[in-house]
Amino acid sequence: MSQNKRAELIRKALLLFYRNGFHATGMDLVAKETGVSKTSIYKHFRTKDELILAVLRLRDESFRNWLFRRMEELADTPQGQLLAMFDALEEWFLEDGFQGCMFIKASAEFQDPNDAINAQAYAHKRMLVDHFEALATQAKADDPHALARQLLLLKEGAIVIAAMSHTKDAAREAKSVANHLLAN
Amino acid sequence: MSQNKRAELIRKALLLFYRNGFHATGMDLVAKETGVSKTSIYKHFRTKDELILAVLRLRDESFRNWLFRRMEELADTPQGQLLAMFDALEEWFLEDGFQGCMFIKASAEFQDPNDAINAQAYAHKRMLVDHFEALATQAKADDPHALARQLLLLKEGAIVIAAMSHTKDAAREAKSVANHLLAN
DNA sequence: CCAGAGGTGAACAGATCGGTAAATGTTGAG
DNA sequence: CTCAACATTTACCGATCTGTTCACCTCTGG
Repeated sequence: MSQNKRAELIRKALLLFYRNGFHATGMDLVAKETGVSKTSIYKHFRTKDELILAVLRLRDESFRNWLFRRMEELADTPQGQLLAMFDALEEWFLEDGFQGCMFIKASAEFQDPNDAINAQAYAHKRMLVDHFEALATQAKADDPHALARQLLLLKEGAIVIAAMSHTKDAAREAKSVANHLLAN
Repeated sequence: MSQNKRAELIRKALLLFYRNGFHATGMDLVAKETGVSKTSIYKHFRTKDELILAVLRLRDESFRNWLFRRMEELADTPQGQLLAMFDALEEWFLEDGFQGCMFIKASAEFQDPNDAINAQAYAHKRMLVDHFEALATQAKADDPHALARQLLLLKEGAIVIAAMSHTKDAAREAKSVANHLLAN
């Protein structure tokens, strides 16, 4: 299987898992929707869990790339970027097919802390907060670590409520709280 | 089946769904762990989804009762109660078997907005925010509605991060943000 | 032309899924 | 004691689950 085909397989599997959930999406459906036979899939991924891990790696990379780039496009100071994150989130909430955070859902469906999927989901959040902390440091925040963690809480809360309420309002609400935090 | 037995069935099913997830918990396991035969279960709940709805009703009632009572015990002003919510959350995060919010997980596993389970999960959040808004009004907040929504974001973010990180830190971090909001 | 690599569909394990049928307790009221 | 109403056990249904096997197809390099 070429690198392209493999990437395409992971990309399409991502959409299926994102839309239907992990347990609720069978490998027969993955094979059918990707156009790759189950035999081939299992030649490249020993188990369903390994495919899910590959999907999460793709999601981690593409989501972080998208979010960080969008933050840079929307503002040119570190402080402005942290605030602009919530504008970027609002754009995401408005997208067709927005269904919440894939990593929160992965963590919810694979709760065992020893599970590689659970660990990888939290690793994504740690990478986000690390970036926030770097920006907070550049912005000369009093306590960059604490500020980054607080912004993470706001971001996750906004995503969860946006997904559950099927509205985008949470982005603005979270942004107004972030405004308080960054004003100091 | 007596009311006691029925309540006990729902209570034990709740633990199973909470610990293992909804899709990942089969009705055979529910029957085995509750000691109630599958035949009997299906005499009282037409489908698995109906059992899940009953479980969510129990969870909604008992969680709200617990949270609101704890908030009252920890503070005697409306403003203090809203802040004390995060101390109550920290207690919850420290409990053995804490696995995040059951309603977030229900919403993640049943994403269809037309699904009764999805609707009921969000209804729980609306009831919480209504209570927050009532307290915010009593506390004479400038914009009780907005404040209640912001506190909800903080609460949900804290729960998600506490569950994913397997630590309790998020409660204090959220509380310090809430402190900013309530100081105004 | 041929060997080998890699792909395919289809059938197949063996387990489990949600849900049901029928026969066998068990129990309490008259 | 008797009978009706209930609960239970046991087996079963068809569908689906993850994962494998197998016979076949197709392409490529030598």
